[in-house]
Amino acid sequence: MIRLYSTLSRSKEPLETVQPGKVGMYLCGPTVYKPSHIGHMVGPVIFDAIKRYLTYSGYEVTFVVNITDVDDKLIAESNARGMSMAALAEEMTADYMRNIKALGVDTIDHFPRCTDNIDEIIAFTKTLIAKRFAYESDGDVYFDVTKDHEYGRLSNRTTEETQGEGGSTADRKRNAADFALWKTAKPGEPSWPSPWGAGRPGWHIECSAMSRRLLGETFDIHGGGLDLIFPHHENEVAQSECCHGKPMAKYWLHNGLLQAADEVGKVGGRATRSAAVDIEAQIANKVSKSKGSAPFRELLQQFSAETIRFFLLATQYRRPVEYSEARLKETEAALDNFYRFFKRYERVTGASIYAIIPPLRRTQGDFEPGDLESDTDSLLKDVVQHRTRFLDAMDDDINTGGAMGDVFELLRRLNKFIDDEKLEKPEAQTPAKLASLRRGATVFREMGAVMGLFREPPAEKQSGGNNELVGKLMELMLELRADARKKKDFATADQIRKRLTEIGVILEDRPGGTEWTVSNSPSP
RNA sequence: GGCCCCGUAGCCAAGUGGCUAAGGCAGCGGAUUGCAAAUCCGCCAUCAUCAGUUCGACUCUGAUCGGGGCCUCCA
Repeated sequence: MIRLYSTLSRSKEPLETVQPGKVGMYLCGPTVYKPSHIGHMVGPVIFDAIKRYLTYSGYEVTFVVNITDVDDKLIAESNARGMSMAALAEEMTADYMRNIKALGVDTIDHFPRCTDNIDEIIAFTKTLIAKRFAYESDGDVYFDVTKDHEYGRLSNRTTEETQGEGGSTADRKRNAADFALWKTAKPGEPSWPSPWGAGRPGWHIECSAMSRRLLGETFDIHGGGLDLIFPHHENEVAQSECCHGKPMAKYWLHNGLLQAADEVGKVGGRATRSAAVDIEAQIANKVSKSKGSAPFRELLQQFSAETIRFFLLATQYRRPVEYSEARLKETEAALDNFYRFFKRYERVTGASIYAIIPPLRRTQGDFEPGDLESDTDSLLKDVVQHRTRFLDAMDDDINTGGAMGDVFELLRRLNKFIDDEKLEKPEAQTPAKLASLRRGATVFREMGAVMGLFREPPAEKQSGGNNELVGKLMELMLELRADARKKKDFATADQIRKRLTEIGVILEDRPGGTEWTVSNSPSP
């Protein structure tokens, strides 16, 4: 039984879908006016994992992420760069697509663009006017919040509380809290013809219009960062529910935002409240970059996409994620435990762990009572327990952070099995033991697949000269060292190892010979 | 000022009204190794403070202190 925490009810609710066996999921996507930073990746990674888990659990999921490609910021940025808004949007959309793809986010079915849905938006707006929830004013169209008696229930605030100054268009509004569905075009701005004159959509209406087109009037899951609860999602609810007279989404999921360690404020947010920010560093953009607002593609040069994905999934999604490079380095160290195990698995079985095809559905991965009968070493019993706990955590509001603990525990259990059974020594191997190991590794692959991790082997570590010549030289070094060890000349053997360690090459003596790897950071 | 969230070991981070409070990073012992590395085993938390409810609270309630988000474009 999957339970999800909905912001609307402020509680965890059992997942009961609109249509049996199907889930419609909408995530508010980016406004494509500048390159995405790591903060923009939180939602896509989490909801990608949610879709994977729902699919794994047997649901047919339609996952929609919108692209906001018309907006004040796009207009301002395109003017500043002397390019058309469409060209800017295309460039930044491509950047976004590259970034989420790198992170393994490939479960999104539709990326509707606002500018491709102007007709739908105009039709939606016309309906709201006809139903008297909206009014035209001087070429603008506003939603009248006083007509919606439920306005404010998502963000838990009253209309009075939301009364601001009304902004620069206050004189055209009936109430300060009214928000624009359609904005009349200023000279030179991109615009589309409409019954109210040339203009463009307001920020909120696109999501109501596009989610309806692709997912229907009521769909299952609406997601986004919790900073969107007000006003964006509140206004979506108002538009859609007043238009249709029925709930817009059954579950409103909001992910916590990326926070910069040792800094005030979310990544990429305003930094005006930082207590003691070094002005020069800020000018040099170092502060904001170290906070994570550097373009995501730059971060990818420093850390692998898998490291970043693992890092983002290591915390329960509703909590803020504390970001810093130190955290990512820590994640790297944690991930290395897995990569070392993968090599070990390959040494033992002769086959890559990546060759194991994990079960695509939960029911396929379930153990049969007979599976455990032949279990003479209690390995599979423990494996089943870790799997069950992992799935329990995922069932409980997609608790990837808690589930991660079970992945580590399974890793340790499999290592222990290899130790206990001495499987690194070929003579100790039996078909039954290798089968047990493989079965355990299959569960590991299953967990990875659910979270979208370990889908392909990590790129070989950069050595700065990891080529054929280096390989041959290393072969020579290891041969000399092996000879020395054979003659019990450990001084020479240790000197070779010590010097190699100093230049960042780690040696590991194993039953089958000595292996060498390039370390992350050469010791000084 | 209004609304909301959080405060668990050196750091990060799950979790529960009552068996030994996951896991990771770092650290310290031990097994293993010629010595290492890797791996395994073990150690490392009176769950911010105070009061209350309860047979019993880290878990519920209230207060206090501390941190954060939203209220304006935001993932």
